[in-house]
Amino acid sequence: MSQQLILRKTDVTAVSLLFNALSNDCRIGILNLLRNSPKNVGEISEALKISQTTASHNLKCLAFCGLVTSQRVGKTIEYTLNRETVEPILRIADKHISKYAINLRTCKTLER
Amino acid sequence: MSQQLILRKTDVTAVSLLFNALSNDCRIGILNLLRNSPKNVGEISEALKISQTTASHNLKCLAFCGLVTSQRVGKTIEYTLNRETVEPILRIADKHISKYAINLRTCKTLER
DNA sequence: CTGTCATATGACGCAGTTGTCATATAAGCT
DNA sequence: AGCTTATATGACAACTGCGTCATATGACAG
Repeated sequence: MSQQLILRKTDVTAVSLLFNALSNDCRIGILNLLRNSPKNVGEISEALKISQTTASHNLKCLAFCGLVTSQRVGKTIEYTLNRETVEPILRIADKHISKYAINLRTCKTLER
Repeated sequence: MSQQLILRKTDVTAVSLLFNALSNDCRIGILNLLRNSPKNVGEISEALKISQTTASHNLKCLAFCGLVTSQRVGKTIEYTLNRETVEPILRIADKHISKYAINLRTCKTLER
């Protein structure tokens, strides 16, 4: 039997919200960075050359969506990737882009 | 060896653009609808109760990102889902939401 | 080759998102 | 306690994305 999974209307919204969290350079950059190892806000903002505030805002968004988790470590707060979701989703995205949408690599906005 | 796949800077942008295409109720609705079978613009706009123009705009976006393909069938144009990418990505999203981000089901905007 | 049906395009205004600034909280140190 | 370091919060302006409107294209029938 071909397993059919159709989203309900509420889920459509939830799914689009989740992808909304992933639809930003800065946030993808953070997730990508955290693939190596957990990092605190200072390390993240330094590595990605973004302000502390920007990092914090976006981390809150990612945490709200369950894509990262946080825990205090002494003076700092460490953010850890939710690998279970992020790893496969980034892999699929990467594969898709190189196979079907190389044009995304050379444009800045979505043509519509 | 743990296979390490870190995105380059250009890819970060491409990935976020791809997810941008997925970060909209209407477009997720279309993709979800097309899981059943290919459909033309009229059928899509009717099924989702959206205007023909809105459907067309969003389909163009989805096609640009390689998430759907189109082909003329007589007078109409039929849109087909790129199952290879969309199916797994929607499954992961659905699983993630029910496991880690049920709050997304009850909110309209991303808290940050 | 003209009319009609199906879809696409482009401009536009509103609404949502983003980064920045100024400021607040919170933990550790002395 | 007060100071310092680390992070979070909230307001705001700029930018972007979205649906809608009016219009254009394109294919088929007669």
